[in-house]
Amino acid sequence: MSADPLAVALDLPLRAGDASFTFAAGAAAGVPRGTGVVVPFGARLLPGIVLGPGEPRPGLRPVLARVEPTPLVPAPVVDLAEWTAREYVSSTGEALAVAVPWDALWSGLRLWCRDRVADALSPPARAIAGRIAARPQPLSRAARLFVDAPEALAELAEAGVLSAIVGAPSVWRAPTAAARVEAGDVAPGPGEEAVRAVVAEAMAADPHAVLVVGWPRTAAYLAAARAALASRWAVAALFPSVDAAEGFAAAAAAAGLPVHRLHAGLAPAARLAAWRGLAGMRGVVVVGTRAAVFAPAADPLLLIVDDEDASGHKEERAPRFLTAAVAAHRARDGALLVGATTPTVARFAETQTGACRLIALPTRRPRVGVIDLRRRPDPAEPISRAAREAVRRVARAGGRALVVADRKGYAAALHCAECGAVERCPSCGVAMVYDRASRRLGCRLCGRRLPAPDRCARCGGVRLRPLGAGTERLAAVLRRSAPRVMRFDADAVARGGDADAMLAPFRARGGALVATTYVLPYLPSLHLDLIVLTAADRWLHRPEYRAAERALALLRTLGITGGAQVLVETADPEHPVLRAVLAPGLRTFYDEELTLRRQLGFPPYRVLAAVTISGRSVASVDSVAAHLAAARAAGVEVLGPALLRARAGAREVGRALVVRAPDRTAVREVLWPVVTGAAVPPGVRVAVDVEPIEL
DNA sequence: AGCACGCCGACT
DNA sequence: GTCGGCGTGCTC
Repeated sequence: MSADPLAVALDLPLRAGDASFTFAAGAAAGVPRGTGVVVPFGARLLPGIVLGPGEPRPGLRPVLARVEPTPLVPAPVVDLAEWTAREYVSSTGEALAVAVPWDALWSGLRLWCRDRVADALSPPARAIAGRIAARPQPLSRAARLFVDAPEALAELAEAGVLSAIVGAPSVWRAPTAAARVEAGDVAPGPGEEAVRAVVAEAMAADPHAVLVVGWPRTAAYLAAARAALASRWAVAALFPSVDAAEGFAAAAAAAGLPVHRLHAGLAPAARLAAWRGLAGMRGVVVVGTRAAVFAPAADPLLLIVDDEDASGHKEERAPRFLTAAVAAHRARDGALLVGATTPTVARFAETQTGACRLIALPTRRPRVGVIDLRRRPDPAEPISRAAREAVRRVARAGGRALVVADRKGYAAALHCAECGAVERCPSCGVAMVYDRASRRLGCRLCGRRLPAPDRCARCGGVRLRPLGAGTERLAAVLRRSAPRVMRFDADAVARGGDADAMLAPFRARGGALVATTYVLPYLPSLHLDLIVLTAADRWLHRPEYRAAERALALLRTLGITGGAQVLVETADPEHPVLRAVLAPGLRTFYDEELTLRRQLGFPPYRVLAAVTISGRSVASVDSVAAHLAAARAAGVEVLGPALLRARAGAREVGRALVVRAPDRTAVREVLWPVVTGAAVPPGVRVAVDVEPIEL
């Protein structure tokens, strides 16, 4: 009877077997890769995407219906999603669910019976077909029709009399975020011709990657896009946030480029319409967020990734890809342009090996001064006297001073001055954050809130002191000496609504703005006279292998996009990051950092993957962890397992492991058999994060 | 969306 | 010690 079986991608996690599911061809015999289908799955009917031939196996259920039009997803998009699933150890369906507007694609999906029902069908099959012919049925309703007649499903599938239509309306909704274009950011600089020349070379010959270092970068991106458009290439410009994407989209539209927005801020129907409209297009500029790296425009593309290190470029669900890594793969036959105020150490290394061309934009030098906390007279204060004085002078003179705290709220924790204990969450065991306005403690993990105690939970002591300084405590201290002190962090914006409106009085009248790093995207618009980075040691000494490059990036962003003198409070004035930000060039810092990375076995010399194993049964979780810990492959180490702190009352236990390997292929070779093999018993989940952004 | 299975509480 | 409810996991 039927044609060869088909591999179908469903949006379900990777598990025993394979990255996709296999069905008898049924109604989908001979359809091309990328065709949408409806398949029976348990008692449900699910939409999926045909990948190609599958492995024959007894007992396969048949594809019930094809979705029109065919193919629904262009084959190159399926190729890229399949590659991403393999590299980041997810199912192909999970990757496609991120790569295309998955929910919108299927919204309004209905089973439909177009042809006259064949006389050869059995009475139950004919009855069901008749119901569907009379009125197209959504999948949930159609599934119920087959509950009492399972054999009718196979019959209708083989007969191929059912099809499915996607009924989503193609409605455009204008983006709500008002795009902000910085004055002076768009004007073509003297480097425009140089940028175009280098990008044109990268489009024509290896290496296909270009690193643009400096700020502002908008004009360079526009020049690069023009170089691509001149060859009728498409461009995908990828930004870490909707606001950043909207800002560039406005600038590119104002410059007369054919802009197509494809970002996470669009309503689902609008995003679907935009996605459909891009299929096979050349000579367009797609402006979007991370999933737009899968835009269905025709290859070759110039892929522009702005600020590749920003957390917005890391997908949060499986596959947890990095935008720049997928872009680099897609740019094998195209070109990749990465732009950064401060490049990552890994990207800079590529310019030294010849894997990447380098363009240095004319950029102002950050002005940084150090306040040595070792000899301060007032160690108990959350901000040094010198910094306080500087802020006061600027604010009194009607200028604008920014004070950057390392956290929002009042203080990191309540600390007992007698026994040294810190108040902890009774459920999670982590230190609770102290919010003075409400006199409550909050847990970062579970969100639990408790009234602040009067006595230490451990020793009963009454001298509980705030530890560290958040925006709230800093603002309280500064109000004693400086006029017009305001707070700006995620909490304040959540309460106050529009961030720009909240900043308006500071822009207009000056004063002191106490903020977290949440303020960074707004720096160019603030026209600052002074910036203070309090407690800089927290940034310099974070327990993370990239602490140094992150701290350098923060200092440079403050100095360059903030445009004002930066005062850094530190007890470690000789730290290499402080030397680097004061040095005329960055090369020394990167060379030293690369030497360390090589010695210690960190990226870019090795690839890391974080694996979390969780479940209710301690024995099964431990057995999977032990199985993974024992996995061996050339050049691969498995570190751990470490116990994850369990929440009190939670039934789940967790184990964390880190895989260190020469490349992503080696990571996959170790992890894929573990995740998909028989070693994972029911009830145990394995979550994989290849190239985690923090470790 | 429905069905199997396992854990825990109630009860012959 | 057994029965059965309910919560959790599975479905090519």
